[in-house]
Amino acid sequence: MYQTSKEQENQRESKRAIQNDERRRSLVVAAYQVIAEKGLEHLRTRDIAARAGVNIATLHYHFASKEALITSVVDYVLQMFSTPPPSLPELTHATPWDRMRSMFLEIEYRLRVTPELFIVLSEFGLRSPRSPSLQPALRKLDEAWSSYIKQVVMDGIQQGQFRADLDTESTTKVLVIVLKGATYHHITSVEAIDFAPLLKEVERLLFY
Amino acid sequence: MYQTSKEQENQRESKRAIQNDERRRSLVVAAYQVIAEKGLEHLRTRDIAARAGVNIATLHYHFASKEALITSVVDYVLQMFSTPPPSLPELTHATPWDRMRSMFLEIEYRLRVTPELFIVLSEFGLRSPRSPSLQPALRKLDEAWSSYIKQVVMDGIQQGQFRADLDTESTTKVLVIVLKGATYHHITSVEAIDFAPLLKEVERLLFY
Amino acid sequence: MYQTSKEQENQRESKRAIQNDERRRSLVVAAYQVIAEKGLEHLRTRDIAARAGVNIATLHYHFASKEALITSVVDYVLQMFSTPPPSLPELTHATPWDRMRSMFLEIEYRLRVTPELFIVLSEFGLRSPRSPSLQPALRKLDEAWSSYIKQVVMDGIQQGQFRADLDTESTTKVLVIVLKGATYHHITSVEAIDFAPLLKEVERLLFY
Amino acid sequence: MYQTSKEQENQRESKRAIQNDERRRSLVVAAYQVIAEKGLEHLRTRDIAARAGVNIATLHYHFASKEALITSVVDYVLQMFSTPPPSLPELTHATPWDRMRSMFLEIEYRLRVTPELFIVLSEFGLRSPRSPSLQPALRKLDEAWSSYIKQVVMDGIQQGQFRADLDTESTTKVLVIVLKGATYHHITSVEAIDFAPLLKEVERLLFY
DNA sequence: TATGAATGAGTTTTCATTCAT
DNA sequence: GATGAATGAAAACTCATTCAT
Repeated sequence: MYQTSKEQENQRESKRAIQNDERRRSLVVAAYQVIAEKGLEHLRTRDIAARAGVNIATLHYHFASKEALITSVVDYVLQMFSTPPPSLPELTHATPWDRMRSMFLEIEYRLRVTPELFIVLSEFGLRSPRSPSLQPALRKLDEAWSSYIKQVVMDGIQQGQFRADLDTESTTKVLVIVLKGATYHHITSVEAIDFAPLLKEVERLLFY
Repeated sequence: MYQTSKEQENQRESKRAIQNDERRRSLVVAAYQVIAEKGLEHLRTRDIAARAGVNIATLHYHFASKEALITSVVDYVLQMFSTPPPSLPELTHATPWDRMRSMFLEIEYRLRVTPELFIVLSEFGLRSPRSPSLQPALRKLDEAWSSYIKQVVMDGIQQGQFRADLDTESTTKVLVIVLKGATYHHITSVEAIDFAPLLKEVERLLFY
Repeated sequence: MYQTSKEQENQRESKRAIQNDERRRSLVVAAYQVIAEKGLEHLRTRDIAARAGVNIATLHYHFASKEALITSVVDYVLQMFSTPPPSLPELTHATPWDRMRSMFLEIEYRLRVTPELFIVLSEFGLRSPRSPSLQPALRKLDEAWSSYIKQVVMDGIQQGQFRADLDTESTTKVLVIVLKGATYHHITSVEAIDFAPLLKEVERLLFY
Repeated sequence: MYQTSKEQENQRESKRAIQNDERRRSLVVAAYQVIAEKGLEHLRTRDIAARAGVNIATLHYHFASKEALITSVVDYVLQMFSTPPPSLPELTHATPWDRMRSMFLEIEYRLRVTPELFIVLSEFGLRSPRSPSLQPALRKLDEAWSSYIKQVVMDGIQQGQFRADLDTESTTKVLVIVLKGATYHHITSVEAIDFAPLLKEVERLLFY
């Protein structure tokens, strides 16, 4: 029933560690929001700290530098992208086309619900050719999406749902490009993109 | 043979005006290059002036503020995009498909030769939702491309070269998205995009 | 005997608040001195910071802008003017003439001991017609002096010490003008003003 | 009838000299106006040149430096003060009191018509203790006024118009102070001074 | 004489980072 | 862990002055 003092200490420490993580997290989220609203161009540590409700010195207690914080924001964004949105069911048993369709609809859904995510990702994407640390991280994300799409395409061909003469590689690339284009267009234009006609053309691409 | 003093003065003034324009342009180009290399995030007036080979005060003699200079860079970029590249012949008498193909190839050519142009445009594109002055300018560029593509699509349908059941609007949108995606992908990835498979899919889209 | 951690914290905070005020004040005093020595014309934040023994950035930590600091100098000067000098006793029970005389002597004393105060006030006075925020502040000071003088004049008439046919308003105005003239003359001439003959004429004005 | 070429040249040169003087004058007046409107604190060569309708380089062609131009403004102001205003007749044959009265009224008139003159003079006055070149110039002006007033006072006493027991020196000083006070008060307050009650008190000072 | 262009030296202000508590 | 205060380095911008024409 009773805890030894060491156990108490451990508990206290782990509680601390959790609070520490929460604070770090809140700073990362604050930075993420500021980037989304003002761009990397106007990202200021003071703004981040203010939004997180802490002192600038506290920010620097948790992150060695602004750049280190940005790196954590990159991680945060990548993690967001690998987390499936709660609104969509897992579709492992669905047909390839259903899975493809779902992927597009998921992106449409996310673009509508969390456009900042794509804005921040684009900021990083544009920065990546100049940033040695950013490039591999974003490349990995790209490859994850590519390989998922490629798998679906291959499944579709194998299962006879898609055209037999599809070139897996080039089809995958086209689809990746369409997704990126739709995303970039969405966040840089005023009007939202309608994914329905887009999906229709993708359908034509894959079936006929 | 002889010039009156007034004529001489006019000549001197016009010479000055030309040199003035040259200097302004050299500053705009310098700014353009710095943006392409380091991003808007790291754009510094000092770097611009140094690259143009002038004093910072000279920069401010020609441009009231950094922001005013950036505005001129936007104009410069838009102008670049509306100027056809010297490498490609005018194709007014070509078939719709030839024109469409040429457009894609032209963009591929430009991406290879002047990737900075697309990088800088993307920087502005990402900035545009936050910049009231940038938005309409970029929107105009978008519409120019859209309407060109739409025209080609319509011509192709009318002349019986493209599928009769094509929906002009959605086809145009898809093509715009593909172009944007290809561009964005090209400048954010290390490896260049191969436009050949892309064109093949576009061909399929338009013909079958 | 022992303090709770909260009490300690409060103590620490109030100590900090005091030090903060001291720093702010030292900057205000430094600015005040630079204005007195070089004029608003040559007031430089660098000089102020150097004189206060801090970094320029520290100046901007405490004051949002140079103008904000100047505003605090105005407050400082006005406060100086409303604080009676330690050299003179309160004279509430003295006769009106004694009070009037004391006021003149007090000003003479201050002109001799702290001429900068009048120099800085004159700088602000000259600036006030161009400064919407300065005007009401200085006007208030003016009115404070005017009403004090007026009160003494009225008391003197009522108590039968001064001439019965004195016009309160115009007498007050003349006295204000004499004070201002003496002050302005004092700080812009090399030689000090002798207040004795001035007082004699004031005496004549009030008595005969 | 005909001029020799040398005469023509002389004429041309003298015409040039006149135009030269006019330009210098217009620059001085422009500077004078800017000082009156914005204060020495905000005097900028560009503003002066713009107001005079010339290029900055032209300003520096005519004046070696900003300081040299300011010196000329000082001369201009002093000259203005020694020029009697056209509205008032010479009063050499008037009684001392008439002359004294006229002097006050003249200043009142000028304060109303050309307040800038007094504003600029005050700017210089405040600057003079810090400026070795300004001090003697303004001191001379001061002495001119003093000696004029003293003369009138002496005449008044001698001619039996003023009180016989007046102390020439101290009376003069008081009058100078009253004049300066009235002037300074006038230009730093919003409301104009009424000279009538002032004159009444001066009258009392001199007569009874 | 006059001017457009250019500039060195400064001006205020900003910013990420550090320090003492 | 957290914070108020402080700061070095740099940022954009200004200004009197000069230069070439």
